[in-house]
Amino acid sequence: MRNPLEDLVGFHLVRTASFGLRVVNEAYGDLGVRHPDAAVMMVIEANPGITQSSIGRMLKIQRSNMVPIIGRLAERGWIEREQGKGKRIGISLSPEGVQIMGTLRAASQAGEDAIASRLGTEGYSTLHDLLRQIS
Amino acid sequence: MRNPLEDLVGFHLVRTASFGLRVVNEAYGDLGVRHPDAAVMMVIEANPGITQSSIGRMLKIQRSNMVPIIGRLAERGWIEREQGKGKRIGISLSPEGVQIMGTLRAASQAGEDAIASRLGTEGYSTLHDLLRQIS
DNA sequence: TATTGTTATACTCTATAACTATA
DNA sequence: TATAGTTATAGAGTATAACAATA
Repeated sequence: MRNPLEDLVGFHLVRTASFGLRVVNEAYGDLGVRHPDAAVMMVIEANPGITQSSIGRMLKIQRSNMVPIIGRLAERGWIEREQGKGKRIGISLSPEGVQIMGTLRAASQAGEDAIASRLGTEGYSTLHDLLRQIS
Repeated sequence: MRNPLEDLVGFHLVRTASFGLRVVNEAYGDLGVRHPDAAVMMVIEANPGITQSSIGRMLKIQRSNMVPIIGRLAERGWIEREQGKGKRIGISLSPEGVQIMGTLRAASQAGEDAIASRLGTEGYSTLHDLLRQIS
């Protein structure tokens, strides 16, 4: 009973990515948020006043697919929107959004820890370097 | 304009996995097949007479989600099914299926090459080793 | 009782086309 | 004309529950 895909880096990449996502998404618990929303929150935190199109470009999320994400975050009261030039809307974290970031960061860190605990700090760092050379 | 997710291995894992999948899926061209079907074909090739439940366990595809995949492969005439014990059905490649494997392997190799060309053979091998330690 | 194949269904994420508004 | 936000829609992939058939 042989799995010939074990020889392919691509196979392990998909497996490992999905493993990491599972850890992260479970770490959100009953917060009812998932990784794309959390990723958007982190980008907003680091870039107050950013537009949703810019966030999408950064995370490779289509402009149209940003709409429901931003909608959910606004509905939760985690972000604030301020009209800019043209149709531009500058997005920033609300005070509630700032509050929740600790939890979101902890969840993403749980994913990192799950990987680091299997590789050690050196292997983790090497993996980071290699992956950054690809995409 | 900073992307704080660049610091996370998990982020790069998802990016890189999706990059590899894109290369592979584009390499299928107009064959009208995609990576889960191709992965199933490779497992069948390596394990003639395997059941679809076993394939699912190997690739972490739910039993129920194997049904349409096997259905498509049978419809194309790439696999043959032989009744076994109980509800077991042994699956093997048909002559047409054997023929197509060259194309499928070339596509998956294109994904590997895309990664290897960015890392060199040593980096590629290191990445393989690291990922195998995780999942 | 455990396993296999199956149906139905829902959810998440992604992809495309087309529209409006404004610089 | 280019960009931003939006709507609608389709597709791929995944997840769960329930059922029938057979060892």
